[in-house]
Amino acid sequence: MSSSNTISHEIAESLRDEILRQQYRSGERFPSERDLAARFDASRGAVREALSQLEQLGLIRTQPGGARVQSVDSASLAVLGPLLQLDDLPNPVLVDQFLETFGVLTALTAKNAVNAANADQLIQLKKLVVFLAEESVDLESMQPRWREFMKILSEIADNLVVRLISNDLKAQFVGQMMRLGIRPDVKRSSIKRFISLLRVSINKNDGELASAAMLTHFEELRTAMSEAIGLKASEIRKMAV
Amino acid sequence: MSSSNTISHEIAESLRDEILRQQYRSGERFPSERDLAARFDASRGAVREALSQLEQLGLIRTQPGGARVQSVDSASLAVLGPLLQLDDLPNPVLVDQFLETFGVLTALTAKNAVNAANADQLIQLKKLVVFLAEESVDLESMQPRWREFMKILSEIADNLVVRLISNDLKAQFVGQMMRLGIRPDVKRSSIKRFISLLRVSINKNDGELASAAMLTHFEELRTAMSEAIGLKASEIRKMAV
DNA sequence: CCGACCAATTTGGTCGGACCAAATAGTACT
DNA sequence: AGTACTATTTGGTCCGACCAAATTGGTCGG
Repeated sequence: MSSSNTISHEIAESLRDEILRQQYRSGERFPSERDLAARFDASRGAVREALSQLEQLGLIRTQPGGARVQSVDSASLAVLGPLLQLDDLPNPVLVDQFLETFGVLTALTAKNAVNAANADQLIQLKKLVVFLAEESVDLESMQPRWREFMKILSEIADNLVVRLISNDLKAQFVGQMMRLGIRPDVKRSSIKRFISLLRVSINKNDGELASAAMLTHFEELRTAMSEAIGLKASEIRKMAV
Repeated sequence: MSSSNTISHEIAESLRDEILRQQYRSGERFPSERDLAARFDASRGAVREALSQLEQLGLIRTQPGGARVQSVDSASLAVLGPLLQLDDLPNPVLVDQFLETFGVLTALTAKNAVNAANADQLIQLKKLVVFLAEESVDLESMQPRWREFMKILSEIADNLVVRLISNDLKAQFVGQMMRLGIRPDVKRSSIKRFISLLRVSINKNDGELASAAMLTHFEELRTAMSEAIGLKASEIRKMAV
């Protein structure tokens, strides 16, 4: 898979997935470093670096005397990516929760950005929305422009907390959906309406409106994504038969 | 400070803070492992484990030939805690952004929980709100009950994404505010109104109302926290004189 | 038979030295 | 001055060893 070229990373990935697959009960003793070294045919140093990463993810807790597995939902946000690409098809529930959460945060960003933007920035945003409108045939072709738009929005809103969260969420997610060929099919009319709402909100300097537009957009995206994953699932089932 | 008892963690903390304090420019070469080992009078292995943690935080990127520092706002969410306790007083802007973001996520949790709760859970929530009402003199004494309430809420809402984010955010934050003796002073009447709104929303099964109540509560919390930090800052200034 | 106390073992944390391959820096050559 | 090549630096890995803390297992006393 996406295994890094270093042994310690490979070990970390392998163990991480095992934990995420619930192959250890929470609180259970984790195999000793020496055992793991033997199992992966690696040095104890490499294993230790791998365990250090797992500890940083909040998946294990190490102590002299033995490491212990921690509950998955007390882990760090960084496990979300791996959690999504654990199976050949991402867990639809998780995807939905992701979109819901990401939508709320994006709406917040939009609200603050539109409210805080100065004259120049408003002009810039208007331009970008025009570009978006021109390409509003489907979500995929909008991607590059959309990314740019969100980048500017996030710079104007200037909320480091949201940005940090988004870093952890965004990167793996969109890429993986693309990779799997999961393309949510949002109605063209919905997209057009969404874009026009964005335009109006920017023109009026109305952050609340921008926020509301984002929320409904993500709402539509959620249902579309749910359908897309369902479709993909049935495809795979057919392939198997 | 809160240095863990292991050397590698101490080194990691030290280097992490240096990076967060912008003592290295983004993209700049990071000192070599051997140099760091000499500087901290530790073995290269210990340094490597520390660097492994920094890499996991997204603060550096290592390659054969040399490690390089990465921009802070492309890092992982887990840097937020350290970022908050970098100085003797947390950055007020960051605290405000934190509260804003956390408020939105909490509102989302409340909405979904109240909407999704079954009969038993509604009863449980009502009970907890009653407890809260009894202790609604100030935020600090509410803390334990409040924590419990939020825990139940989060279990009912059952959104792993939000929970993971909250893990990374919550733990260090509240504790640190307490430790510093920063106590936001929200008007008692506001608290009472908030609690009563919560009660109504639960009785009516009205998630939107619960969400709105949370949002206004966090809004008040933000202004109160801002004042509290300002107060503490002036105290410290006096001490210095 | 059960619980408390103690010793042996396991296990994580650290160290030092060593080797390899990739990346960089330096140098000589054109 | 630009380029190709070489020497050096640097990260990645391995091995063997030691220490201290935690766990384990057995022993002793009730």
